[in-house]
Amino acid sequence: MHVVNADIEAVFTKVADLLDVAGANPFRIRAYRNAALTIGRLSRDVADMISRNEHLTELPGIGSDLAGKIREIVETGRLGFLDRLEKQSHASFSELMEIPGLGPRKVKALYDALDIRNLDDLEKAAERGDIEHVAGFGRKSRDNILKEIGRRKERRKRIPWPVAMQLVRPLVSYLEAFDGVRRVAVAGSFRRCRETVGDLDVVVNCRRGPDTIRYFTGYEDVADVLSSGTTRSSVVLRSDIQVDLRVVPSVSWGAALLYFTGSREHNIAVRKIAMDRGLKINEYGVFRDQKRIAGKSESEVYSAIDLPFIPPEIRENRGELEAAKNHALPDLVGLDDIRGDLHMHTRKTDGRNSIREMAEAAVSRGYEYIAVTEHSRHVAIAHGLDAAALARHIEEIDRVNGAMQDITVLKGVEVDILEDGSLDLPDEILGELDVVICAVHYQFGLSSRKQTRRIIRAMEHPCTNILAHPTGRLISRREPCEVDMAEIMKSAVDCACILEINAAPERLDLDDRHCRAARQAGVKVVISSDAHSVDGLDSMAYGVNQARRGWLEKGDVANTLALPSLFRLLEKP
DNA sequence: GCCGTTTTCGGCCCGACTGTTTTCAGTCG
Repeated sequence: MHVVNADIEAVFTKVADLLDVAGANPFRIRAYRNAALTIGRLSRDVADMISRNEHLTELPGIGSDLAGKIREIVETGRLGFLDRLEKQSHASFSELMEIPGLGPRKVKALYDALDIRNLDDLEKAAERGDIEHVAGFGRKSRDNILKEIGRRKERRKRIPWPVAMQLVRPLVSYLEAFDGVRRVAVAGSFRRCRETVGDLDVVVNCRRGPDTIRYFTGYEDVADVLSSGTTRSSVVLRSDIQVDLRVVPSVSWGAALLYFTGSREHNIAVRKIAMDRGLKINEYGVFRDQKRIAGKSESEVYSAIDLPFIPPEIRENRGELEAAKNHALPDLVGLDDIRGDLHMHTRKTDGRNSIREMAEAAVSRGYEYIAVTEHSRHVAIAHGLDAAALARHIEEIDRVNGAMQDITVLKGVEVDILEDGSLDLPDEILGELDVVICAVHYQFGLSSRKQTRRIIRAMEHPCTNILAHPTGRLISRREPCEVDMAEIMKSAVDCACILEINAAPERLDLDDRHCRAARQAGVKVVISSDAHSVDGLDSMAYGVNQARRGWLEKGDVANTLALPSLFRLLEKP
């Protein structure tokens, strides 16, 4: 069984939730939540670290006890401590606490009063009208609960791309290790780098197809084999994700890869172009009558209908075929183009590492500059800085700059946008900074009119350079707030404000469509990790994925610039 | 349960908002 980081994260979250409902020591609970976060955001594979005898206790928030528990999860796939906790209540409180408005106390109240142990129990009780009679609940709580349960049912279960990546890595190396396997590729929405992935489509080219299929269904992570023939097989992994495997011959490799990468809309449009030319395209190749004329590579297939290779990220039939025909495909930005990271936190507020450690980690990633951008005081939970504390922090950055040759640390802040659109720090201190990022962290529910006006007012502030995570959404947790994005983009152009693609895996905000709209509106974009630790810097890759899906080129992205050009861009007109 | 030290245990994340109340507990970021 291959345990991935997301598994460990899920176990620790469940433990924390159960302890929380049981009213355990809040700091103990926090220790589990911190550990879940640390592991979940780690760019390295923990199981891998263990097999290399690396010390887990060197990870922040992991002591000897949790290190032991992690080892147990990796070795057995379970945690005895969690099993015992679950046995005591026979309940899965974690899914209940995912409902907005339900925290540990309310879940406990529902459990005590109505014996509610899971979402099913909750839905039935809400429909019966029992909920509103429990102390602390009312009509509004019941309505919210029912609405949220309804929303959840409609949403098909998809996993975030970074979690899919954790499953893909070991699966691909498992397949590649089999004798006779020549090539393995994961196609589908994973290859198109969509922010969430529904299932995995794996294409394999090999000798001994039937043996390879048997080998595939014998993968240690397979929970259920749905079908298994000589050229294709479908399984469900322990993590509840379906994997479809296809064995294809070398002459069809490109055609199969194209077909299984999709999107469906892109494929339909491609086949239509072929039909107009008297050709037929399917997963086996490009055919004129019965004769295969192409199919070995994707480029060969596109070339057969006189098109250049189209990058997977933009295969959505949103104009890419027309662009290809007119030789106007974008030259998409890549991770190698990124020269710095303009949004991160340190120990000073809610980050894990020092300025120096972040700077050194950035050097090892080949960056020329970073900006340290702590929260302002309104974000109390993160120890947001007031003007005096920020002034001291600026001095600290100066000291680090004095001591390091290979990188420049810009002085920045992530200042809160207050409800009226004013900023959470005085102008004097903002004026001393290289980068001012403004961001909404509360009052997400304002009307579109008010929210839009609030954000635009902040962008118009003479010190503001960047608007962080513009819609405030958290993928599958919080809907984007209501704003008029077209207005915001227009205003961004007018006041030379840069819009952020926040690359944190739970945000990815702006999304792909907004990126595209930004490019069309002439808005500059910055891709930022919003790292809270040195490992968090690696989220940059997810932001680059998103930018590529949004057709962005190097020239659209501010942090592909060398430092002198970046400084010019940050100067307000 | 972690961390950092004072090496053995005390400190660790706080203020605003919501829905329920009728003065506040619980949730959220």
